This record gives sequence, C-alpha cells and structure tokens, in this order.
Amino acid sequence: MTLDARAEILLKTLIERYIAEGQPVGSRTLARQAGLELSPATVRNVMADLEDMGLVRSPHTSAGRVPTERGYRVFVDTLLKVKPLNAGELYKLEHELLANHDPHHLIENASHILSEICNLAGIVTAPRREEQLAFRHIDFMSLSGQRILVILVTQDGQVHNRIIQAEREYSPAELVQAANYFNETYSGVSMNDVKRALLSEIQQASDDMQRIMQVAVRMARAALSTEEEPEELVVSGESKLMDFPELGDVRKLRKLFDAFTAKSDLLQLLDQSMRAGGVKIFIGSESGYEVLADCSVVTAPYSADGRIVGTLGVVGPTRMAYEQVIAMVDITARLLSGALSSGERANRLESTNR
Amino acid sequence: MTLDARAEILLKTLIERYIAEGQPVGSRTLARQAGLELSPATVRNVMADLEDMGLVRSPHTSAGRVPTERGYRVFVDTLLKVKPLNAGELYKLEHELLANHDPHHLIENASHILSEICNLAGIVTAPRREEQLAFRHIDFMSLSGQRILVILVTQDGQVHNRIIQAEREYSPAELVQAANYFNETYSGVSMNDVKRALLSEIQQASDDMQRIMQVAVRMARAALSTEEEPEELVVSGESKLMDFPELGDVRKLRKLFDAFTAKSDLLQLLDQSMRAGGVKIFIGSESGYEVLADCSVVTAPYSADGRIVGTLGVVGPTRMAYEQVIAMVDITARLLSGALSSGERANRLESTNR
DNA sequence: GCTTGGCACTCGACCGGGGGGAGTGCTAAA
DNA sequence: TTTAGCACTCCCCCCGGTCGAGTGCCAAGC
Repeated sequence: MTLDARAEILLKTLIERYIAEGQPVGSRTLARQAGLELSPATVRNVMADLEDMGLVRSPHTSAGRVPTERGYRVFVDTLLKVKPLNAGELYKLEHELLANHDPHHLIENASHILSEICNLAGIVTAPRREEQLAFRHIDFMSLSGQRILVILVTQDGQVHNRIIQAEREYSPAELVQAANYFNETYSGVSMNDVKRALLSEIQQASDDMQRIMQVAVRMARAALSTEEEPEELVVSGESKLMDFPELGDVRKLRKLFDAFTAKSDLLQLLDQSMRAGGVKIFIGSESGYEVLADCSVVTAPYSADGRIVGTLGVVGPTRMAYEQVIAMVDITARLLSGALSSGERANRLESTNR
Repeated sequence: MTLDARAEILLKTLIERYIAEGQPVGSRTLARQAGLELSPATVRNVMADLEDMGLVRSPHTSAGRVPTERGYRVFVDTLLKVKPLNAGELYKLEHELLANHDPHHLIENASHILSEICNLAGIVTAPRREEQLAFRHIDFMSLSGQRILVILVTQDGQVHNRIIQAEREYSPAELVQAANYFNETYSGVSMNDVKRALLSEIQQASDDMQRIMQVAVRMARAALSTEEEPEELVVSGESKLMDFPELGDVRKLRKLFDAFTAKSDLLQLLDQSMRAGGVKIFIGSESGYEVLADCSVVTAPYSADGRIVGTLGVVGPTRMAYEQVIAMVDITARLLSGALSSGERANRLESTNR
C-alpha cells in the first residue's frame, strides 16, 4: 500500500503535468517528463498499480490518467514542495494589502489580492472580535420620532452604527448626558465586560439609579442586543472560475455562484478551519458540500493581537496550483494578521514551510 | 414605413411568443397564435415586410423569425402594455423592501428584491446626496500615532467614517474641543456650505483664529477632502443570468460578470439615465457597451425628498419580459424614493402608466 | 523478477453524408 | 388581397468510417 520512490515521482509528475495542462496524461508523455529513463510500458505498469490504489483513474479506456481526490491528497500531504514567494512578489503583495489601514478595507483588499495572485476566487471572513475589544466611545443621536442612532467605536477604531427604536422620544440634551455617563463609566472596558455590566446594572437597583444613567443603560442595552451582525464573508473574483474548462458547465457554475451568494455553506467551512492553525486544504468532496465537489478550498486563519479572528482562503478547481496557492494563502494570512495587530510592524514572517 | 394594425399585432404576438419561448417563431405558429384568422402564407408576406423594415430577422433560411433590436424598440415604445402589479405582489414588495430603514440596507434590499421578482440581475447605485444634506455631528478620535478617526453624521442618520493622517499628535482634550467647536458652528448647515466655509476660513485670517478652531478646521478639511468615496453600485442575483440559454456561452458570461465587478461601465450608464426621469430602457447595443450587446437594461431614477439621488434597475437578456419588468422597476423606484424621504409615509403611488 | 518492445484493442474526436422536419419564397389561382 | 401549393433551403440528428492516442497484455530480454 505504500508507494516506492519511483511511483511517487511518477505520481508527482503526473499531477504537476495535469495541473498545468488540464488533460489526461499518457504513459509516453509521463515517461519523457519524469526524467527517469523509463519506457512507456513500465510507466503503464506503475500506473496500473496507482489505479489499484485509487490515486489515479482514466476518464475512459484510452485516455491517459487523471488524479483522483485521494491522489491529490497524497500529493498535497507528502509530495508537494511549497514554493515560497520571491522578494518581488512579496513586496507587491504587502504593498497592495497595506494600501489602506481601515480594517474593513483590509479584508476587502485581502480577498481581492488573493483572487488576483492565485487567479481563483478569494474568500475572507470578516473579523469577529468585537467581544474581546475594549469599548471606546459611544454616541446617541435622535433621528425622526423615536428612532435613535447609536454610534459605537471600539478600541481598534472600528465604527459600528445601529438604529434602535426607543420607547419614548428623548431630548438631545438627555442623549448627550447619557452618552457622557456611558463613556466615562465604561471607557477601556472590554465589550464582553460592558455587556455583562449592563445586564447586572439593569436588573439591580433600577430605581435608585439616576435617570440619566437609566437612559444610558437602556439605550446601550438595546443597541448591544441587536448587535448580532450576520457574520460577513467577502468573496472576490468569482468570475475567474469561469476560465477553467472543468467547471465550464453552466449548471455547475450556477450552483457554485449561488453558494457564493448564499455564503452559509462557505462560512461554515471557514469557521471549521478557524480552529486548526495553519493552512488547511479541502479537496473535492472532503469539504462535505456538494457544490464544492469539483473544487478545492485552501484556507488559513488570521489573527489580531495573537488571537484568531477570522479565516481567509481561495476556492478553485481541484486542479489548482497548490504549490503556489498554499504559500500565497499562508503569507496573506500572516500579512493580514500583522496589519490587524496593534504592534503593527512586529509581523514576524518566519517562513515555516509545512 | 409605418406599420398597419395587422402588422403591429403580428409583431407584438411574435415578440411575446419569442420572449416566452426563446425560439424563432414560424408563420404557422404565429398565424394560430395571433387570433387573426390569417393563413400562414399571409403571415409570411407580412413577415417579409417586417424584415425589410429591420424589425425581425431569420437566424437562417428556414428558421422562423426573431425580433431585432429595432423590433424590440418598437415593441417597447408603442406596442407593449405595461402590466401593473397586483395588490398581493405590491404588498409583498413593499413589505420586503421596508424591512429595514437604514439607507444602506434599503438599497441592498432594493437590489435583491429587483433581482428576485424579475429573475434578472438587480443593480442599484448608492445615493449621492451628501452634498445636499445638512451636517449634523462630527467626532474626532485619535488612533495609534498620528492617525485620527473622523466620524461624520449627516442629517439623515448616515454615518461616514474616515481615517486621516495628522501632522502631529493631538491630545484627546484638544480633539473633543475641536469637535465641540465644529458641531456648534456648523450644525444644520448643508455639507456643501460647510465645505465652502472651510475653504474660506482656512485661507483667511488663519493667524488670529483660536488654536482649537484651527485644529477643528484642519481636521475637517482633511476628512472632507478625502471624502471622495468611490460611487457605489450594488449588484444582486448575477447568477440568475446563467439560466438564459442565449447568454449560456461561458466566455460571454465571463465578460458580463467582469463588467459587474468593474462597475464603471454600468455606473456610467446608470448615471446617464439619472438625468431623465422615469423608466429608461437600453436594448442591446443601445447602451453603447459591447458587453451589454445581448442584454437589455431597464432603469429608473429614485429620489429622496424630491431630489433624484440615484438609479436602480435590472440587467437581463434582450429577450426579457419587459411588460412586467418595467412595472417592477418603476414601482421599486417609487417605493425606495418614499422610504428615503423624510415624510416617509407620504409616498403617493399614483399608477402612471407610461 | 523487473523492464521492455510489440501488438491488438478500445475509445473519443473529427468528418462527411443522408434523412427528416420546419419554415421560407414564389407563383398562380380564387 | 388572400390563399393554397410547391420547390427549396437549411438545421439537426444519426450513422458510419477513419484517425490518433493510449491502454493492457504477452513474450522476450536483461
């Protein structure tokens, strides 16, 4: 069941060739390509063995061999040599990613860049870390009627705004006072603790609290309970996938694009790979989602201040240039982590090959 | 060169049939469908005339007729009877659109709904009306180093935030004072006037201004000069276009999707149709953009408080159900206009057929 | 025992031809 | 002016044949 060295070389060559050309590889081509001084006939024997092991298959009787999912798996796990980026690429990547420091722009950029350099669809989940961040500033502003605009700023400079429905109208003065009270009381406290504090403050002693405090607490509570922003997923360059002939079937493409729009499946997949550190690769049906049957997904979590807050990656056909893609996903995750961390320039990019 | 009544009926029937079926319509079918008690032979004669006029054509010698762009044009301009929505559809539309009152959600919703009810791609330009809106509130907050977060709220409750690079570090107290000064001075003034005022304030008498005012003016100026947010375009349901066989060619689709991503061409087209009031229809090459050669675009401007602020519409194959689509684009524009206007419930939906 | 050359075989891609069907244009008659 | 008839055209589909690539197997060679 184990591969000898020759079989490994042949499998590796076959997969590389198939990734490059997209067409079944015959014994003659493979014999020439592998640099092993073997005749096509020998190669054929090896191929028969590989086929028995389920690592390659023929689309039809006389059509050369194509890697199977298991074949790709072996390739990715044991055969492939990740190609690190050269200095020029790295510089360009870094330069483009850091063009804008606003967190939201950063993740949009990351998605776009991933898509561009890999020529695949780039996907990035928006960071989820409000809970850990410190509260910084809040503002209440009354809109028409009883609708109140709440602006919340967290330590990292992210601005969140929501509209809440109050139970009565409030004067501007009241709102300003409430905001002041709140800002003074909670500045620097983590959002988690703010929420906890709000909960206890409101159930205890609501009578003997100052009216203004009551107002502030009530507002903030309403704002933070509607807090549940749907988790965000940024997808870029989907249309790049239309260039791959193996996905050229419009019906398949339709399903894939719908999955990009619905986002839920992809989010689940990405969430899943958030737990494990490092680059993770889902080949074909390994992802567990039918739409991704002919696709591979390469992901890596990214962090802010040492804490993992999201995942990024690419989606492409199983036949993708893993050697480069893995390095690019990896490096992008590192760069993004660095950019999102406060000690910004401390992003050590130790090149740890897997 | 003018069409007699019979020719009109036949052209109308042909186009309706073609829109429904997507296949060339022959004389026999047409004769039966039109309800005119005519023989196929007579219909053939009429078709020959219509072909001379450039309103229909045959894909090949024996294949029935399909409408040309000019044919669609005549159909849309003079033959078609816009189908108003029934009460149920209208209710559902209104209900879904107004699910969220936040301006940004409103336009996302509008795009999504358009795409869903028309089964085409929905497009909406984000409202451009900062200039006319009144300034309401500003906040300055220092981030790491000299980066300063500026939060700007306009009268309608929209929150804009930018990060500017200051020329030195400012203390929190300075920033609060500056914001206070600014809020007191300019509250309620239109953004246009604020900008103008900033310009003159800064060139005149910058020496004898109080230091705090100087700071405020400098900040605001930096923030407002980077104001140029790229005009936004929200596209939904692109993948619906993959269901149309006439767009089924992957290469064409790729170009179309790239145009959706690039946005510039579409924005230009939509901007163009912002000037003219009411529903506007671009059939095939009329749009002037090659990617849209096989597509039609139906647009309508929408307004806020009586002033046109953006355009919405749908993109689909030239063979689209104009009769329904026109009504839906029209009504969506009206509903959105109503929702964006402050006297919110005053949206008179006079059903003015074109 | 592995490797190799040879050989028959299989299958997809491509090409050309023929039948069927849908629809046309034209003509002549009503 | 309308209609019936008819010849014609062209697409679509199916069929059969050829070609080329590549395989599997076998027997000979190292």
